[in-house]
Amino acid sequence: MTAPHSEQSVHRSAAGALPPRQRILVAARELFYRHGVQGVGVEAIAEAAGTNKMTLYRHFESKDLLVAEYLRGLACDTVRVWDDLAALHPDDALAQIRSWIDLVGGHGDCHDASGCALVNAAIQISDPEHPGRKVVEGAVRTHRERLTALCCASGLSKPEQLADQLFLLVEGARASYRSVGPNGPGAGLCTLAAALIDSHRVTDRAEAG
Amino acid sequence: MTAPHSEQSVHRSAAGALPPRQRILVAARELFYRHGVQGVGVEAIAEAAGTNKMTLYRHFESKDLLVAEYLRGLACDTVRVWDDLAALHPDDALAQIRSWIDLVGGHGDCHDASGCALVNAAIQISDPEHPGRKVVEGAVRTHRERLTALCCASGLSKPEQLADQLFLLVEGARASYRSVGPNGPGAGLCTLAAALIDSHRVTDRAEAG
DNA sequence: CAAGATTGATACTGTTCGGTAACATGATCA
DNA sequence: TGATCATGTTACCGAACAGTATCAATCTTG
Repeated sequence: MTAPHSEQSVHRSAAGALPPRQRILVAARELFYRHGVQGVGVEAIAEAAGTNKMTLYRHFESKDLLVAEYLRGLACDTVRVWDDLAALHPDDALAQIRSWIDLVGGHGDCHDASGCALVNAAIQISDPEHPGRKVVEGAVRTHRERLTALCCASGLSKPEQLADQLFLLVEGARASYRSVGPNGPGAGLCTLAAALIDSHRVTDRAEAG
Repeated sequence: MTAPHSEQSVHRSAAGALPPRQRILVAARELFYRHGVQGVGVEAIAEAAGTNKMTLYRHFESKDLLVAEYLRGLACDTVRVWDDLAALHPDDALAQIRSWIDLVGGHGDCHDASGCALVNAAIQISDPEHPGRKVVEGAVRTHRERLTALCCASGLSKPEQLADQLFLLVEGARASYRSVGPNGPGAGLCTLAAALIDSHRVTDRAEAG
């Protein structure tokens, strides 16, 4: 296979004095996202973190558990995004939803979109016993529940259905980004989602649900 | 990492006398899909195909090119699915769309869904120069064009928008299947898509496009 | 039957992988 | 100061990886 990766920028960024465990997680986040959890080795992560494999294994007892920790970080970020949006638009569920769509649809390479990386990672983990699997499952469940709650609070019709439609739309856009670039079908996510939301306005003539 | 795979059933299935190249492609399809293109080695594929690595390399000059050929096969299947649906529902674009949705939404593990495997594989290929990348891009483009053409022919409102919405919905459902199982947000894909199609009926009051 | 091509089997190369042992260094803190 | 602990460094292990060489067995085809 071909997997060109050559980076080592984490160890002297920002305040520079981050403890090795944190630097490892930062490097892992970057490399796991770019090359996939299977496509990058622990040695490359340690090097990118400005440390070495031995120190890495002093903080994480295996690569699988490092992956799980990486996913936990992504999941944590996902809920923080929702919290930030809630703080930004208090008592306005619809605005929170719209801001979320704008957020994940805005940047073409979904770099900060932790949800994207979560699902990507899950796809690459074939072993159902992998410790990262339940992390992803929990994160997706939480994410879905929160989105559903917002849809319910927004006063739109068929809120549960709308929530799942939005979920799939966003997840499909992310997959589209990764596989065919920002000009694929996911390019107009914001518009597509807006139209979908609009179709869930009070007029609930659709009986398909 | 943990990647348990142990299968070798291809070499004596069906007529049993398939030439090794075909058996290799069949085995590759199975294993690449289940464990990812990065998660399975050529030796495992050869063994599952009832042959050995040497014969594999006599037919495919590298693993990357085998992956590309695997993806080409998936792309070929994708267009054949559309052709079959066109033959099944001639001159009825809407029926073709609905049948397609039912097809990809029907089986919980999207096993026959080659589109799913295509995008999955693309996610795992970080190298933009990988020969499989352009195969995926071409397949997705063709797929999207065909879906758009059908939406246009179906007489629904905002057909291009509907096509991309359906595309994202399906792709998101596939990602959901893989990451959190058949009970995730993609469970109700058929219902969700039907509601979406319904919202694109003649009443084009949505101005968000 | 004989010549040629295709296949199978085994062994091998060199590299990378996940993971560990051993020792040296640097800080901290009593 | 001296003991302790986290970290860095190097080297190593066994396994798996992509890819190749060699030779025997088979199968086609004249």
